[in-house]
Amino acid sequence: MIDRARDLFWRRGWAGTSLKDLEATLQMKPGSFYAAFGSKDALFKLAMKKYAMDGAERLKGLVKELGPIKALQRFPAMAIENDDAPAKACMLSKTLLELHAHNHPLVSEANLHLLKMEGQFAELFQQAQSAGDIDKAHDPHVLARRYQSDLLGLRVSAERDGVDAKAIATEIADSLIRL
Amino acid sequence: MIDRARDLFWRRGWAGTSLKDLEATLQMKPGSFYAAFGSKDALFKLAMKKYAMDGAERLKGLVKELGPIKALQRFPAMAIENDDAPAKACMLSKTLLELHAHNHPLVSEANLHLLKMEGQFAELFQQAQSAGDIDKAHDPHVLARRYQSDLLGLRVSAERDGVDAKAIATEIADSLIRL
DNA sequence: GACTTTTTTGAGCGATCACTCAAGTGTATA
DNA sequence: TATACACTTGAGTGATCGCTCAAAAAAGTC
Repeated sequence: MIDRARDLFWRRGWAGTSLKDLEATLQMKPGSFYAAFGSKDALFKLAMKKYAMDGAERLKGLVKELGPIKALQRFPAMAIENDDAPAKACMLSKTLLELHAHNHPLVSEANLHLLKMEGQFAELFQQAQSAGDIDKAHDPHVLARRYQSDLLGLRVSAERDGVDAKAIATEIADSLIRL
Repeated sequence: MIDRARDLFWRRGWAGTSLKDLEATLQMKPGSFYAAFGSKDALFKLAMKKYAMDGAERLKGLVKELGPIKALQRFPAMAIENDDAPAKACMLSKTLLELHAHNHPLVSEANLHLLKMEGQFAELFQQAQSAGDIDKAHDPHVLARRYQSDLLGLRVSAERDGVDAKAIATEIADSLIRL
C-alpha cells in the first residue's frame, strides 16, 4: 500500500501527485484515504520513511554480501541500474529541491533521512579503514559527505538524456580504490 | 523582467510558482501577462534560457580572468557561495527532476541546456590539456561529464541542512589538480 | 435475525489553478 | 480636438486542488 504510494510520489513528486492519482493507484475513495492516512502530507512522510528504510536495508544487504568497501563501490551502480524504478533520482533529494522554497515540513524530514544515510556511509568507510582498505588518514565523515554528494549528482545525471550514468557510477567506485 | 521571473521559477519550481505569484512580482495583470508571454510555460522557457546563458557567461568571465583550469576549479565554489541567489541547486536540474515524469516539453529544454553546458566544460578541459595542466590521456568529454555530475551533486548538497558544501566544492576543485 | 460498530462511499465543499476577453485607459496621428 | 489604434485592466471562465461528511454497506456481537 505504502509502497505504491511511495512509487507514485517518488516518480511524480509532491505537487505532481494529486489525490485523484493516489485514489486511483490505491483503489481508495477520498473518505477511506483520509480515515487511513490523515492527509496527503502524512502519507508522503510515510512513503519517504519507507523509501529511506528500504535504501538502508539494501545497503546493509550489500555489506553482508560483499563487505564494506565493495558494498560502497557497488552501491552507486545499483542505485541507477533498475529500469523499473519510479525514477533514477533520489526521492529525498527530489523532495528537498521541490519543497525547500516553501519551508514545507517534509523538507526537514528529507534532510533527516539524508543525514542518517550519510551516517551509514560514514560507518562503512570507518569499517573499510579498520579492514585496511582505506587509508586511516581520511576522516570517514568527510568521505561519506563527498560520497553522498557524488551519489546525488550521479542520480540526477541518470535522469538526463544522453548521459552514460553507468560510466559515472564506475568512476565513483574507482575513486574509492585510490584512497 | 525575465530575470525576476527566472528567480521566482528557480526558487519555487514550476508547479510551485502560480500565475498570481508572477503577476505580483512582475506587476502585471493577467491580460498583460498573456499578451506579453503567451503562457506560463513560454515564460519559464525564456527564464531557463536566461539562466543558462548567464551561467555560461559567468564561466567565460572566469576563464578570461583565470584561464581554463583555474576557472574550472573556481566555478563550483562560485556556484554555491551567493547567499542571495534564489536557490543553491541548479535550476535546470530542478526542472528536470520536477517535470521528468510528466513528459513535459520543458524537460527536453532543460536537457539541452545541460548538454550545452557540458560541452562548454569539455572545451575548457581540452584547453587545460593543451596548456599542460591536465594529462592528455584523459578524454575531455569524460572529464566534463563527471565534472558536471559532481557539480550537480554539490548543488543539491548545498541545499541540505548541516552540510558544509564549501568543503565539497574545495574537494572537487582539488581533484582536478590530480589529473 | 436484531442490533451495534466499523468501514466505505462519492457527491460536493471552498479555494485555487491557468487563462480569457470585453471594457476601459492611454497614446499617436490628423 | 477628433479619430484610430495599442495597451492595460480585473472580473470571471471551467477545471482541478485537497479535503469533508452524511448516508450506505459491511462486519462484528449477542
